Amino acid sequence: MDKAGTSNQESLLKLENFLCFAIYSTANAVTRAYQPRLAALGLTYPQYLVMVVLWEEENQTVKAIGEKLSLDSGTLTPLLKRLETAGLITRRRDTVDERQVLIGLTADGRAMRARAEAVPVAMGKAFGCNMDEAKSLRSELISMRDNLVDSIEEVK
Amino acid sequence: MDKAGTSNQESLLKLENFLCFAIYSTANAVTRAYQPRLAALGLTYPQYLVMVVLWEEENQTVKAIGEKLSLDSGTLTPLLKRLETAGLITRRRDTVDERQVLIGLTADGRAMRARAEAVPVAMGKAFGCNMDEAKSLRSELISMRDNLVDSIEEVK
DNA sequence: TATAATTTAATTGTGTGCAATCTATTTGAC
DNA sequence: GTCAAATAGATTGCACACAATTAAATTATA
Repeated sequence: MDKAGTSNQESLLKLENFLCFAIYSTANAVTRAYQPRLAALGLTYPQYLVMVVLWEEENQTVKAIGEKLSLDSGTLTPLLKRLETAGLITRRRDTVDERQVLIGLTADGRAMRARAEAVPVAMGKAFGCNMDEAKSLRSELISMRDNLVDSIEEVK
Repeated sequence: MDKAGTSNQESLLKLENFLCFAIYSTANAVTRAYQPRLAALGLTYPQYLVMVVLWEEENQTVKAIGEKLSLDSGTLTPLLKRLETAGLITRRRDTVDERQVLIGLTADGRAMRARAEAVPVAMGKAFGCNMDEAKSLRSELISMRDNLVDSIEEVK
C-alpha cells in the first residue's frame, strides 16, 4: 500500500496499461481501415479473409475454412450464404461424406483475385511499418494467440 | 512472373503472411480467453473495459468513454443500458448541457472493482509473456493503430 | 437575436462472433 | 449388423461494431 492507501495492484486495472486493449482497439481499427479499400469489391473484412483462403485452395469444407480462420459454423454459415448470394462462391454437399459442405469459387469469385491484389499493397502502407517489423510483430501476436488458446483449455 | 506464371504479388495474398489476420485472430482469442474469467462478474469483455474506464474516473459522458475505447454511441448506448439494467452504472442527463449523458457507478459497480483485480492477474499469465515484452508489444500495436486511423482519413 | 451550423446521444439496419442446441450422417464398439 | 458416440453443419439467441440517420440541445454567425 502507498500513502494514499491504494494497493500496488491498482496499476493493473488501468486501461492505459492493458495489452488486451491495445490488441482489441487495433483489431477494430484494422477492420475500419480495410472497409473503404474493400468497398470496391463489395466485401466485408471477414468475407475478404474467406475469399483469401479460397483463392489459396478451392473446394474446402466449412470446417477447414473455420480452422484456418478460427471461426465456427455459427459465424461461417451465414457469411458463406451471403457470399453465395453475391455470386462469388458455391456450396454443395460432399457426395462421399454428406455431413460435409464443400465451398468452391464461381468464375466471378476467381476473377476477383486479380482486383484484390491491390488491397494488401494499399494496406501495407496504411500499417506504416516495414516488412521486418510486420514479420516480427506477426509472429509475436501468433505465439501470444496460441498461449491464450491453450489457457482457455486450462480454465475449463 | 515465375515459371508457373504466378505474379510476385502472390505471396501478398497469402493468409499466412497477413499481419492483419494475426491481429484479428488474436483479438478474437483475447475475447474468448477473458470470457470464462469475466463470467464470475457477469461481464462481457467490452463491458469490462467500460467498467475499467469508470473505475478510473466516475461520471464521464458517453462521448468521453467512447473516445477512450474508440467506440461510438451505436455500440455504447445499448451496452450501457445493459450495465444499467445489471445495476452497475447510472445514466443521467447533464443538467448544464442536456445533450450529454453522464455515466456513474452504483455501489455495486464500485464494489465490483475489488473482485475485478483478479482478472488482469489471471490474464497476465494467460498471455504468457513478461512485462517488458507486453510493454513493447503494446506500444508497437498502439503506434500501428494510430497509423491505421490516420490512413482512413486519407482514403476519405 | 433569429437562424444556421455543430454537437451529443439515440435509433435503425447489417454483419459478424460465439455459446448452446439440433439434425443428419458417419464411425466405433460390441 | 446394431446401437451408441462422434462429427459436420445449420439454427437460435445474445452482444457487439459500425455506418447512416434522427432528434434535441447548444454554439456561432450574420
